[in-house]
Amino acid sequence: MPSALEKARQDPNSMKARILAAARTIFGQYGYSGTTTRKIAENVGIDISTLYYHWGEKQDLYEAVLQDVSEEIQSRLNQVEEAVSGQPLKERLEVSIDMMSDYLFSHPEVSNLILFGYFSKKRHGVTMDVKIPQYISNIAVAMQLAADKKTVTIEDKARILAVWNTVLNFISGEDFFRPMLKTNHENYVNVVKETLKFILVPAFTLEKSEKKFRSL
Amino acid sequence: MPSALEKARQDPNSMKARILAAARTIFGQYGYSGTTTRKIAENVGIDISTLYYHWGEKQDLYEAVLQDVSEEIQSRLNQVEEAVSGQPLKERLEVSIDMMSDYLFSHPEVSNLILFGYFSKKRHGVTMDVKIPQYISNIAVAMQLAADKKTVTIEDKARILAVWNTVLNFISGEDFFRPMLKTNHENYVNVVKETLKFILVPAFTLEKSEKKFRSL
DNA sequence: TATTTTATCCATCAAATGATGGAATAAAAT
DNA sequence: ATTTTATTCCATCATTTGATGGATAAAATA
Repeated sequence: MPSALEKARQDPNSMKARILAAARTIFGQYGYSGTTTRKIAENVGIDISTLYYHWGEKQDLYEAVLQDVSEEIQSRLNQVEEAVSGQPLKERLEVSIDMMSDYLFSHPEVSNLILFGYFSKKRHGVTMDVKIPQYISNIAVAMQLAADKKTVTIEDKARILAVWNTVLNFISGEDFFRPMLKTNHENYVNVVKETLKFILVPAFTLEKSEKKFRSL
Repeated sequence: MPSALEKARQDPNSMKARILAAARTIFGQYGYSGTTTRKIAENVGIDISTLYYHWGEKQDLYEAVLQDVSEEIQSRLNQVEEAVSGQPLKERLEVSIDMMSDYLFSHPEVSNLILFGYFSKKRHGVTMDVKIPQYISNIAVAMQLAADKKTVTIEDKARILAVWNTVLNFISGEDFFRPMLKTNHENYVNVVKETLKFILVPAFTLEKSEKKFRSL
């Protein structure tokens, strides 16, 4: 039997799917506490009870959103992995940064939802908690920082996390950072990409020759 | 005349100060929407109306918290600047990372409050909006990426932001990341510091010789 | 001592919010 | 044509939440 999420995806015009899409946007904009079911319903143009009819309580809808986003990220990472497969390290890093930046910039609510999850004491659904660690190991392997998932070290994971988080922050914080950089959206996107490359490429491509960092 | 914030700081045991401290913790934990004035009052052990007597409406209390945090950060950055003054670039980076990490790890609500500000569409108080850009320029100058505040380029700012955000994320996301790194708090702190150094030191110390990144 | 000021709590309000029952309607199945 | 099923909305509840008025007591002041 298809899950509620699968049904919603089958027909993007279905009420279930429209509510999910609105929920994703609103939750991503205001966080869990800052979002009211009325706001979502209003965004769709329906009565609040219709929302409850399709998705049940707020918490369930939120978890559906997280799962939806989670699967989308996985799908995108798979695309990235395929695109950079077989290329040299530097190209892998650069292409990955470009592809993930483009995706996240065009879906800013995704970054928000992930970041919201970082400091919500109450774990709203375990979806992200389970998936993100898997992504991290996958990326480490794809970047050839480790031979396979089993041999990814804690340092490797931390470095991937650092990269991943930096991207998310630049996306979620655009409204905050852009005024201080005094630039427009298009150029902001470029600055973000170049900054990521500036910081990451030297670190990862010089890893072998840099011995001064003690292993922990 | 001393502001409410100054009065609170004069006597840390005053009711004003105790409320502010509790508010800082709770706002930092649950965000603005997720925090109720009752929760703060309960944390202090007082009636909600006593809270309103001292600080007025929720929004005002929140802004007082932001200003408190903002001034504390400025003070810390000044200490860092003094500590690294005159040292070579690599040492400046490393000492700065260590000092700011130590401070933020011992005040995790600070990272949370800053990050919350990034994606709050409603700007809760303009404090952070004004201060953070100044910090960034100050850091750039202190790191000798620019001669003075006027000549800090957009790329310089973006790079400082990337560093700054990475630190914040590792602090705020500890509950989230630590399980996936399968380590304890003490080691997590070390991993974070080493990761930051691993990524940042090569990027900034190799800047002159790396010509392959086009300027924007 | 008498009076004013400061600080605290209890009771309570009005609005917002999560959630539901049931009527009305439309669509589908029989 | 009739029955059943699936949707949608209106009205409404119970709680939560931001906020205030007023009583009370303690402290400061005169």
